Amino acid sequence: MTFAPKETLAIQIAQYVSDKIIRSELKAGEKIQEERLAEELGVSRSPVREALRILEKDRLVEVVPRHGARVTEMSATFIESLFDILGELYALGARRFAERSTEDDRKRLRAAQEQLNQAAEEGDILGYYRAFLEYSRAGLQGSKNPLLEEMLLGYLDASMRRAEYEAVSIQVGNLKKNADFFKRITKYAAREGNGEMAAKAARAFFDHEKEYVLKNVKEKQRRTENNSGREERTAQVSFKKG
Amino acid sequence: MTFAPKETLAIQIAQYVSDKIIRSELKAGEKIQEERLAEELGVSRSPVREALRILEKDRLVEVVPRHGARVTEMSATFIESLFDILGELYALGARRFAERSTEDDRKRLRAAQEQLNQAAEEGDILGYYRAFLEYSRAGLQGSKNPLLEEMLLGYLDASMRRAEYEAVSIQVGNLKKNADFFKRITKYAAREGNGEMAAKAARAFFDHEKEYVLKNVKEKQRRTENNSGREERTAQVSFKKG
DNA sequence: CCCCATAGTATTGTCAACAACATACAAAAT
DNA sequence: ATTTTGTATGTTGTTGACAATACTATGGGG
Repeated sequence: MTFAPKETLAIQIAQYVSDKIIRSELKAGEKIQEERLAEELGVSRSPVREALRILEKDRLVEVVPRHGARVTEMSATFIESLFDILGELYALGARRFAERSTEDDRKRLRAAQEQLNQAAEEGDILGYYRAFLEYSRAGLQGSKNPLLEEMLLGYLDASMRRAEYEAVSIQVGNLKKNADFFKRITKYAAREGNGEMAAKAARAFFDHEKEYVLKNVKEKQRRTENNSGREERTAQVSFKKG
Repeated sequence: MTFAPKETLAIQIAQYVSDKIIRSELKAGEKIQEERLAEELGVSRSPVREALRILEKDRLVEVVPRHGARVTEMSATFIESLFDILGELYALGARRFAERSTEDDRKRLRAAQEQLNQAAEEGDILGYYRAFLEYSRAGLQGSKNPLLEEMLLGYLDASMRRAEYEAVSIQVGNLKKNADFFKRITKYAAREGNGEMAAKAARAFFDHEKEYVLKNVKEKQRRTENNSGREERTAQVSFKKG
C-alpha cells in the first residue's frame, strides 16, 4: 500500500483530457469549452483552465487568447514535421549513447531490445509499445542529456502516441520490421559504439515510421471524405491489408 | 507598470517575468510567489498563476504542485544539453532549407546574412542579435517545417537568450567569428544547396557557442563563489522525504 | 438579395474569498 | 542536545460571482 500524494485537480483533468485526445474521443480541431468540461467533471473552471495550459505544453491543445482551446490538428505537414524532428532528436540520443553510455546503460538497452523482439514475435502490440517506451527510456538515460530525455518523453511522446493512434492500430506485420530497426540501432549504439551509424539507424526508423503513419492517415482521410458525416470511434479494425 | 487592455493579463505578466528572468533580475532557483507578484503588479492571483504555466512551457520556470514556482536552474549540464539539441535542430533546419527553400527564401536569408556581417563589423551587439533572429526566422521559414519553427523560435529561443545573458554580454571579438559561421551556413544552404554540409556548419556553430557560453558561465560561478558575500535568499535546500 | 448594424447570448478573463496544504517555530519529551 | 509534537502562519488550490469580450441572430437599409 503506497500512500499516493494527492495530485492536483488540474493535473488529473489534464490526464483525463490527454487520454481522450489520444484516443480520438476528442477529435482534432474540436473546441474544448471550459464550462462544459468543468460541469462534466464536477469541478470549477479554474483547474480546467490550468489543465488546458498544461496540455498546451505537450501541444495537445492550442489556446487562443479570447477564443478558447481547441484540440490541435494533425495535418500531414504536422506529422511530417513531427517525425522529422523526432528522428533527429532520437538520432542525437543514439549518437550520445554510443559515446557516453555506461556498461549498465548498455545492458539495460540490450534487455529492452530483447523484450521488443519478443513482443514482435508474439504479435503483442501492447507489449511492443511498452517495450518501445522502455527502450527509449533506457536509451535516453544512457545518452546523458536530461533535457533531451524530458523533451522526448514529454510532449513528443504524447504527440507520437496520438499520431499512431490516429493512424489506426499498428499492424502486426509491421512489428517485426520495426523490431529490426531497433536491432540495428542497438548494434551500433550499444555493441560497436559507432555513434554515426547509430544516429543514421535511428533516423531510418523514424523515416520509415513517418511514411507508415502518413499513408494510413491519408487513407483514413479519404475514407471519411467519402462517407461524410460522423463516424466517431467505432472500432474499424477491418481495413488493414498486410 | 501599467498594462494596456489588449493582450490578456496573463500573457503580459508572462512577458514581464520572462524579461526579468532573462535579465537575471530573477535569479536561477529563486522562488516566485503568486501573491507577492500579483500585488507588485496590482492584479489578482489568477492571471499570475496562468502566466506561470505559460512560462513553464518555455522552461523558464518550474512549478511543483504544492510548493510553488521557481526559476529553472542553468547548470552546466543543462547548457550542454540545450546547445546539443539546438545544434541538432538548427542543423535539421539548414538541411531542409537546402532541399526545399524557394528563391525568395534564399534571397531573404542572404540579406539577413549581410545584416549579420555588417553588425559584426560595426561591433553592434544589439543589431547583431536582431540580425541573428531574422536570420533564424528566414532560415526556418525556408525549411518548411512549421513545428520546428515554432519550437526553435519559442522556448529554445528564450532559453538561449537567457543562457547568453547569464554568460555575460557577448564580446565584440566573438562577433566576427560568429558571423563567419553564418557565412558558411549560408553558402551551403542558400548557394550550393548542399544539405549535408549546411547541417554540419550549423552544428559547428552551436558547438562553438556552447563552449563559449560554458566557459563564461563557469568563470562567473567561480567568481561568485570566491566572494560569496550576499547570496541565496531563498534556496534553503532541505529535502526530507523522497 | 446582400450587406451591415445591433441587440442579446454565450464564453472567456479577472477578481476576491475560502479551503487545503506546507512550512516555521516553539514547547515537550526522551 | 536531539527529536518529536503541536500550533501558528504563510502559500497554494479551488470556488463562485462578476466583467469584458466574442459570437449569433435578427431586422433595416442599400
